[in-house]
Amino acid sequence: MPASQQHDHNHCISTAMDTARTLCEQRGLRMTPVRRRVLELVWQNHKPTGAYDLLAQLSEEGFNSAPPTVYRALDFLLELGVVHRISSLNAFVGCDHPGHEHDTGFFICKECGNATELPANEIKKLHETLVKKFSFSIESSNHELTGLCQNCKATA
Amino acid sequence: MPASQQHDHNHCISTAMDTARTLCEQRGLRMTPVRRRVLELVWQNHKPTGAYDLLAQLSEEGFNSAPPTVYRALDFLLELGVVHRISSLNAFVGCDHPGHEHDTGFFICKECGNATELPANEIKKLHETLVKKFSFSIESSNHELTGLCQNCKATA
DNA sequence: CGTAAAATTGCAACATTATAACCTAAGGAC
DNA sequence: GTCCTTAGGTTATAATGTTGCAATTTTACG
Repeated sequence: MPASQQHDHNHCISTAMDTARTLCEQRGLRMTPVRRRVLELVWQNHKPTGAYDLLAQLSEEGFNSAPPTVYRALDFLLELGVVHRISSLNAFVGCDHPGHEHDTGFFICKECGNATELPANEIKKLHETLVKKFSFSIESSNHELTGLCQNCKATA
Repeated sequence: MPASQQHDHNHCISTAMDTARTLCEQRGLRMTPVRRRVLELVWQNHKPTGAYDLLAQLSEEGFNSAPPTVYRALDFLLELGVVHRISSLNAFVGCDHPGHEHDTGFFICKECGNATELPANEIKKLHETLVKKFSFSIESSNHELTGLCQNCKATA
């Protein structure tokens, strides 16, 4: 069973959309059609998705389909904290617990491609440990772990 | 004082070159002129350097200067473990303590651009913690922390 | 040696990812 | 409505990385 079927994914998308909408209202920002659709696509794909893949999907649906369209929407969503960028993959994934926008961590399964987010408290602990030992002030951090997820490990 | 002057950098380059040469001998690999020069350049720059910057430097020195030249050399050096890639910067830095080729972590100062490597044992501890909590087998990991280094914090 | 196999490099073209610049349109404040 | 700000459309281009194949160099080995 793929990880994408381990939970009610429609629910997880709609939660994400609600969260995003609320954040926009709180901050006086606009959740426009392109932005909304990009966010939905990121969630629907469930796996880290490249900007040009999103672009192709938008394009099929009749949206304007030039790179800046997608990149601007992604920038907005990143800023809002509802999407993360996985730099080792040049890809984007949804995040449903905004509020720690500047720290991200992922397990990336090299078999199925799913990326699951690390809990913020683990990252926080790491920061604390490092700050104690090194005189460096951390503003943001990104952690990308590659390996096999539970499912794929079991299958192999 | 820039971080690059806080230590005897020539010594640090020559150590790195020695290490790389030794590793090649041990594994029956060849440290060819391009590879050697790319490694030297990565160390001389001291900061994370992009592939095309390296390419330009090589080119000035009369080396062949097509992208594959540099990327192939970098791939070799990455594989050897004497260079790391910082994916959030699309850039490469030298590593003088090979042996943990698959785990990397950096403090990247957003002011001076220097990237200092995290101690391997910190990363190892993080792995152990995470593996205990999540059933994910970690094959490699990369950690990129952004902020201000001690010097730049003091200056600001 | 000399020759065959393997590794490395040269080279041209191309693929992928991301941004710049400039203009038009839409939404909100007054 | 008018003005101002924000968002989106469009074209072009920059930045990063790869593929495929031929030519060369190095190594292995009889």
